[in-house]
Amino acid sequence: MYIYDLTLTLSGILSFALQAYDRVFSESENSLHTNDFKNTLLKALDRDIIGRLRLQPVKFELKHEIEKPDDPIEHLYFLEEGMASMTTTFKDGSQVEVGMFGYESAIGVSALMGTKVSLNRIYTQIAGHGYSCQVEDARREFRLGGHFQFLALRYVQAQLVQAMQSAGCNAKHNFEQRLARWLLICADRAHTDTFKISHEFLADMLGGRRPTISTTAGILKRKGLIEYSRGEIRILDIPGLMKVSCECYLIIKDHLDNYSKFDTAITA
Amino acid sequence: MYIYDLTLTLSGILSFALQAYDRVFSESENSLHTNDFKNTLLKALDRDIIGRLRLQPVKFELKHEIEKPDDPIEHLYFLEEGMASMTTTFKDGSQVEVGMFGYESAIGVSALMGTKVSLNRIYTQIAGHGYSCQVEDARREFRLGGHFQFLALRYVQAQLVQAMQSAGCNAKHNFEQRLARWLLICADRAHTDTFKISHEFLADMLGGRRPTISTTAGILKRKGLIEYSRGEIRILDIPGLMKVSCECYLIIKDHLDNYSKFDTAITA
DNA sequence: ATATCTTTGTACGGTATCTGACATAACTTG
DNA sequence: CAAGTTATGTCAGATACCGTACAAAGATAT
Repeated sequence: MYIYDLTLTLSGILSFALQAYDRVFSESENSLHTNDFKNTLLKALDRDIIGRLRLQPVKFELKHEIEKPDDPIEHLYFLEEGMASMTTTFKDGSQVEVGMFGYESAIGVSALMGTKVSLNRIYTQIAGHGYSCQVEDARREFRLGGHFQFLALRYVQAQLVQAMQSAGCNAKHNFEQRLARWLLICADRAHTDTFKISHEFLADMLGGRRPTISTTAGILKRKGLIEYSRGEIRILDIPGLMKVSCECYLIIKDHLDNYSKFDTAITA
Repeated sequence: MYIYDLTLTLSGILSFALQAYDRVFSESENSLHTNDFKNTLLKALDRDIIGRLRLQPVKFELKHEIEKPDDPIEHLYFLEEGMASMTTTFKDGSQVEVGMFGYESAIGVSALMGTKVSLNRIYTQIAGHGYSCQVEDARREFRLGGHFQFLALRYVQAQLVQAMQSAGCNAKHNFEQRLARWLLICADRAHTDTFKISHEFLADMLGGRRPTISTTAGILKRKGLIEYSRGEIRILDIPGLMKVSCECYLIIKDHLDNYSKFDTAITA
């Protein structure tokens, strides 16, 4: 409890500082690399590029399927709020999550990598909204080789790290560690500590069975790290969850948080 | 035994056909997109690009470390023969394989994605040789936005598929399936049915324990699919292994085999 | 040949997770 | 408020794999 209060205080200070920071920049209207987007990638782009992408606002409802395997990719999506999962589906119908998308996301970048069709299923886990962009507009901008290309490539790289770390994690870490990791990444991506998701779905994401997740979630609940009821989960103690989670959380978080920063040589 | 003889015969016919194919093309010396490389990516490049990359032949000895986490990437490597593994290493010292590199590989492409330092350990599992290229030369060529960029991006995409499929596979499939998958991909990447690797190392790759691998390998041996002794494994029955393996093998193989093909909309 | 090292075989108690089933609790609908 | 639906709790037997230990067999060095 003490630790949690400390976190609140710290984040309070931080958000105050950030608001001040935003005010300074919104006053210098001509400043490059500054706009009102919440999406990491869009936020980092300057006005003319944003203009050329011809963005359209989009709403994402719960369980909306953004990409379907083998379907042609026609749009890129940049989430501002909400969270989406990418899963691989096996022949027996079971699925496992291989990537998460939040406010840092550019969904559909593989279309810029020379692939025409979607490789995996992507669908909304937490309803939200964002922007879409025609894949041709994105391709045209990408080919210019400028900042948009830079960011798209860095983001693909971050996705690769996420997938690789998940591969190792799924092989070595138990469900308590992985559930904690999932909850933390989800909270980060969606900027929220409460979200609607059932044990059934969590089991799919982690590649386990529902009763296993129920007992594992029960352990976290008894430890006072989370609370939940009928599909609604609330995170109570982030530092506590981090202690339970495996190291994979911070590695993935680091890359998803920082891929857009120009001068960072990202080190795990 | 019967199946194995059939396989030998088929591969005999195939290699004869391929030799004939090579002869035809080496006669038309000026043809674009044709050269004597065995490496998929280099093979697909035309003469002027190859020239600009200023390739240097390299030998890779067993267990040679090609990339080390956090070390700056200074060269790209294109394997012609041999096989290398990329692993993620956890704090407790254990490691799990997250990618394999063979004759299709371009090791170090993440340097073209905006990352300066290596993310994971990469080291030779099967000794071989190939070509190296200064990362600056590769970056310069990449920025031209031509065929080299196209292929590098497609290859990164193939790596992403490999990592994502491994993530799902490690979560859902058992050791017999995954061992069979590993052996098949290894045989494909290294173009060989015999390779030196101990159970100890296989355990690391698959994220299991050595005794587990020993018993699992014993099962495959008793089924007549492989034979082995003191670190040398030979694959006897590819179709048989494919039956034992999970679907992940073909999905990964498809992408690694075909990423370089211009007009293929790769479908898993 | 002997000693040493590496690799593999195997055994055994312990644990995590599976599988399937059933019960209960909390919402939703009529 | 009764009935139906969805989400969760729980249990018990089965299985896969762990962790550890030790033995045997094949290589290598002396």
